[in-house]
Amino acid sequence: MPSGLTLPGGRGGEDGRPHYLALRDQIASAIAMGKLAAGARLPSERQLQTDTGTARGTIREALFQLEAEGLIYRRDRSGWYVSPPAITYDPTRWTGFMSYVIDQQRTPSTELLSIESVAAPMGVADVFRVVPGTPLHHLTRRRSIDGRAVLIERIVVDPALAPGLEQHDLGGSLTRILGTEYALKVVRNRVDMRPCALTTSIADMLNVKPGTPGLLVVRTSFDAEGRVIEYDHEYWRHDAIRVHVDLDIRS
Amino acid sequence: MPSGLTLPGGRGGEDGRPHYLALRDQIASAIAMGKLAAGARLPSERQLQTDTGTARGTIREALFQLEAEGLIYRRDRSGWYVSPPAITYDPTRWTGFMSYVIDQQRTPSTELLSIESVAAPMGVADVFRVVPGTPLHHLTRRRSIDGRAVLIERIVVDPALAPGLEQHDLGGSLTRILGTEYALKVVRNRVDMRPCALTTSIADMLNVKPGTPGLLVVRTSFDAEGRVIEYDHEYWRHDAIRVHVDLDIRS
DNA sequence: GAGTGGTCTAGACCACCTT
DNA sequence: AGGTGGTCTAGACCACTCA
Repeated sequence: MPSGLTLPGGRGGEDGRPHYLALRDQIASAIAMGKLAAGARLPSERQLQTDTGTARGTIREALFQLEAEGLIYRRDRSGWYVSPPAITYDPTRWTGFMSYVIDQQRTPSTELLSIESVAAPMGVADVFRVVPGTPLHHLTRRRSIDGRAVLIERIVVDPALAPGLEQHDLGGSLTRILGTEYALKVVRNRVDMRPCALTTSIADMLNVKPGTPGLLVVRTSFDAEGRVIEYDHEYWRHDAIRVHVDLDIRS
Repeated sequence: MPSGLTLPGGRGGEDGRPHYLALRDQIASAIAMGKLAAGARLPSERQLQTDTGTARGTIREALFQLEAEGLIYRRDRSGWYVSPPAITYDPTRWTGFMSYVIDQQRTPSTELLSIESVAAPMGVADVFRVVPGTPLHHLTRRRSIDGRAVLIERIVVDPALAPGLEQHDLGGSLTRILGTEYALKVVRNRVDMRPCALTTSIADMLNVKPGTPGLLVVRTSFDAEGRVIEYDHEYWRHDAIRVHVDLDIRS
């Protein structure tokens, strides 16, 4: 719905509302009303340009806004798509990614991108209480929901606790392997979360533009002796996750 | 540091790295090295434009990127500033905003923006287990750290549990008032968190641009009888908060 | 009133995805 | 090969903040 003529420069429609917000609202309500289903592709930017009679930059502003809200996402140089629903993550439950995604009627998958032995830098050495330089397992994995990559995780494991870890199938639940193969039982979990932007190396692996908003989840798991079992950085697409915690003092 | 000539259009410096990312890196490292202290103001966009010899749109792209990362923020039509450190929020601890901000050597403040009695819409009525239309207290408050507004909260309280609530000083800890004045003791907390964009009404109260990335925290507190004491939506600036949870199965 | 960011236009070339 | 988004330019007017 073109707004007709608008003065160059200036500030938008007859109502004083910026054009890009008006377009945002149109698309948002199209999504809300189901005219654009989850996973559906939006018209191209140039198409929207001619449809609405506004400049491409303005169109893109509306699109960025919707992306920040988590309503749409882009596939690099392919197009803009409606975001699927987010998955709910509960850091107080010990079940891993694979289980809780299945519990929510979605299809998880995990790819091992790399595993290497890395000399512990200072900060990480502190976490594991080893001397800096001690070799540690570093795994990088990509996890997807319904075929869409949603997070990159970088896990550090002490090979003293899990020798020969690389010989197992690491394309599934690591927690399970550590439990069944190495008898490592997690009794304490420390979790940190904060909004972040996905920097180039992560963004490339997720096939998103660098700077896309994300959520960083840092997880440290301990066993009964207070040893660190897993030290894990998860970089999530911000529109793919929702955190839920339910705590009862009495229990 | 101007990169010299660049072809119009195209894709940036001799290294193939986009200009806006190069500028981002410059500013980011200036912040990291302390050349720009927390709270400091950046040069104006037009100043950066002449300094770097790039178009204003490109400058702004770098700025948006840094904003998404939480490194800088803007004050509407005033300028861009270096973000202060984020506050750590632990949903498993029962202490309120005022206490945990003070614990982190910062200065909190709270303003009551409005309090009104609102007929419960369906969703909210469900939460409180009352019939839709029952009048409930709605408070809107703005909370700041070191004088910078960081969150808007909308709290719903059942007046049946807290009659005459509006006669108390609501510019401080609500949890304390409910505890000491109404003997309401929270034994269970349910917390949901998700990245969001701050929509117009919230953005105006925080004095940020609509669409600024944020974090929504929804908190539901119950007493021993399972009654809902507080139902609270907190809209945070995304660069102001960091969530931390530490859970021990054994305790 | 000078300066700031906010919105907008109308072009351009490029790298990459898709077919 | 054609279309898509990604990057970039060089202007403009506006609403607002600040001194």
